[in-house]
Amino acid sequence: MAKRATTKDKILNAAEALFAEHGFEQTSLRQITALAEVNLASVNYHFGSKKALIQAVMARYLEVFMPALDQQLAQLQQQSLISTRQVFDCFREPLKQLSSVRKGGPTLFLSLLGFAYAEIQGHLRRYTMDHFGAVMERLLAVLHMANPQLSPVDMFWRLHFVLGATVFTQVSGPALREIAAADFGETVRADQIVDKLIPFLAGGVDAVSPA
Amino acid sequence: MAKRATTKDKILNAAEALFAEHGFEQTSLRQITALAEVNLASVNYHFGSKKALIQAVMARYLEVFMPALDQQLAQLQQQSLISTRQVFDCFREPLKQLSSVRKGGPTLFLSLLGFAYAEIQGHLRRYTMDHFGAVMERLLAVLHMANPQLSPVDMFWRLHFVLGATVFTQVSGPALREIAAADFGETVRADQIVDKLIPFLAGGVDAVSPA
DNA sequence: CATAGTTTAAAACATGCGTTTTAATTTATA
DNA sequence: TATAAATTAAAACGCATGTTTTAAACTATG
Repeated sequence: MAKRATTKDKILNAAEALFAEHGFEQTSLRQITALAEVNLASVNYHFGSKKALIQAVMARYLEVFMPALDQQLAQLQQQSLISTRQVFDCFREPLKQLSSVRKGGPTLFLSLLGFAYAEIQGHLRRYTMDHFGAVMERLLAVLHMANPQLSPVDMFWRLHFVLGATVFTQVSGPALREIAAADFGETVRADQIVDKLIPFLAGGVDAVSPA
Repeated sequence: MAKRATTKDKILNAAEALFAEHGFEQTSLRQITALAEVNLASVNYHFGSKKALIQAVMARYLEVFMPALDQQLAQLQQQSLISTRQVFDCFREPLKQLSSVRKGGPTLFLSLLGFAYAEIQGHLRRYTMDHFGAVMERLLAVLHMANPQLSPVDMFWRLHFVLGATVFTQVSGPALREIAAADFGETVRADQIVDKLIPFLAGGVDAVSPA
């Protein structure tokens, strides 16, 4: 049956590729429509605005990722003893499953998420909270189970340190991988960065608070 | 003697305030000259370009901060046993000294640095490396002394995780402090975030590597 | 087949940006 | 004080952006 790619899908795919590489603000509608080989005005016809297009691009991934993450967290939540490391490991499987959305999906999604958070777009933050606020709450709950000694406000800050390190690594991932390859002769696949990141994050969250 | 503020200084001060609040790209020359109450063209007359203005704003802080940091690192370098925590504590005093540049200097500088790194501006990266590359090398050397078990490439990645967490915290600092105050009723001064950040960073860098 | 509805196409619009140009004005120098 | 230089002022330039408009082309339906 495979019908030809619709204009709407061509736009989504081109936008996703460019957004993941250069960020949302840095990508113009003209770049997107040129890559998609469609007319400029069709973006506003199909999506209404650039903001709505950004949300549509993110939604394709979030709708797969968030329920999967929620399930992992819920499963972990049933245990009585939880480590921070286990919490972060909950992200591994949902991330891998994004390969079913698209080849290279996990990396693309993390890049998009990085830019989304980096260019603090109010409308995306709102969208995420409206649709997946429950998942975020469960994440905080599980993290608190893993670190009952941390006060809620300290956990709040550390969770944002975690977000910062993660987001930033993804946004500057390609550049950093180039430098690493040049300086250390060690090629690092995009998905391997997560393996290096998770121990760092867990160590940071578990660190003893200062007097 | 105190002569009136020159146009050049009025531009620098206005630019600094706006850059620290909204970032470099998000701040237009028209906003700057409006706040400074000077003519738009005077920016290009005194500085040549927006890029050069950005560098001039950063230079006022870097010229104070970098030598002070270098001195702290050099002092630590003489010890035989060095902890990661000690390395990050080296940033405290140089940061405090920026209060002499301006009231709120430490916070302003960290915000500027955050945006500078976030909006990966090649010209700023080049400027920093050209002028203060030796300091960065010393930092890496001291960090390696504190963590000889970490391979250079692993240290490279962890250092960038550190940068990511730091930068991001500063860029979204005001927003996060608002949320923290609203959700936990705990007001956090901008400079206190560093106190929460440093243990996290040290814990992350010291974390044991995965098999 | 004819026609109503959907989609694509091309062009223009309105806005904001960094920068440049030209002229007026202030400041310093001899 | 007369003159040259430095600075400020006002306007326009050239370009890129997201969005809107108007007309043409396609597609499905009766």
